[in-house]
Amino acid sequence: MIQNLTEHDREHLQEALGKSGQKVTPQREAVFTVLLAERDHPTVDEVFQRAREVMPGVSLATVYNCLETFVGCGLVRQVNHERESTRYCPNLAPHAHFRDKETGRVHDIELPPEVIKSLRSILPPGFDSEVIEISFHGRAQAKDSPAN
Amino acid sequence: MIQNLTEHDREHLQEALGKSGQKVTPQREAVFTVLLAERDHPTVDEVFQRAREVMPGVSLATVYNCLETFVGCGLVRQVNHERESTRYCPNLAPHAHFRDKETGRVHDIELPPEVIKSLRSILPPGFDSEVIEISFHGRAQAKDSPAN
DNA sequence: GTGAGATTTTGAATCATTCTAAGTACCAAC
DNA sequence: GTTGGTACTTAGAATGATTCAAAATCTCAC
Ligand SMILES: [Mn+2]
Ligand SMILES: [Mn+2]
Ligand SMILES: [Zn+2]
Ligand SMILES: [Zn+2]
Repeated sequence: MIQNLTEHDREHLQEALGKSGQKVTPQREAVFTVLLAERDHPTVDEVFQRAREVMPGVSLATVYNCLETFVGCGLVRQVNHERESTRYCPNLAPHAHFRDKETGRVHDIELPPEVIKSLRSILPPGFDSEVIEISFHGRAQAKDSPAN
Repeated sequence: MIQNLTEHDREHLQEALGKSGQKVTPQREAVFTVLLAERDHPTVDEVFQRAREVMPGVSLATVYNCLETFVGCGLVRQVNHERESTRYCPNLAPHAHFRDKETGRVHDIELPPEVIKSLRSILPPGFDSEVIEISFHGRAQAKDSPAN
């Protein structure tokens, strides 16, 4: 089931949208709620299916629009793996992604500051990077969803 | 201009294809030659345009086929950035990619073994990664192509 | 030279994403 | 409370990179 937003999350949404002169709408709230409910890096289509459970009339175009808006104001990150459909991640902490070869599931991998520093250090002088993306591909011990 | 393959490169091609039971064909040779001639991470379309200069009748489908074959036998790597067209890279040494925000050009960044190790070390137990992809996005001092 | 299998070619199909144009919601001014 | 402007949403069409299917060509062992 998809819970409502907590007070804190609603403020987070409100503030991030407000900063770029945009408003909280029922659709944006629904899509954001879906993203926070299950942090499993869903594709646009998965977000769309889930959002419809909560708001049956919402359109696919709107889901695309909301997600683009959220990326634009820094609420979520896009996650791309090879040529697969884009996935979305509401985890704002610096982290890498691990895609499980077998299940296709994407896991967050915490990224300690010293590793980020060591990565930056390999850039030759003159190269100035704003974004670093790191993705692993391999097998992950099943271990299933932690809580049930 | 697109040079012919060196003896060494032709053997490399021959051997890698042979290992997976495939043959050197004029088209494969042309596409491989194009990739080695300018190591600028061309898209399929760019490879196609360049290959036609050397072999006017070659088809786009064949370029796709050749590139897929090369990736399959480890002769080249695919390089993906966000949702852009796939690019191809014949540099087999471990390296990261830097995409220049302004020019769109993609540069190779050498990846020292200790940095690879530090990256592997952030994986929790149970995660076993075969492939690590690292890509930077930012500005690179123009500095143009080194040799002319 | 024949035939089997691999490769290439053309053109159609796929499918995630973007675009367009029309419809709604909201709000402030009158 | 009507009007008009603006932001937002919607349905459906368009796009474009990639993949697929089927027919043509090549290669090589026999
Ligand atoms: Mn917060
Ligand atoms: Mn070699
Ligand atoms: Zn994530
Ligand atoms: Zn490269």
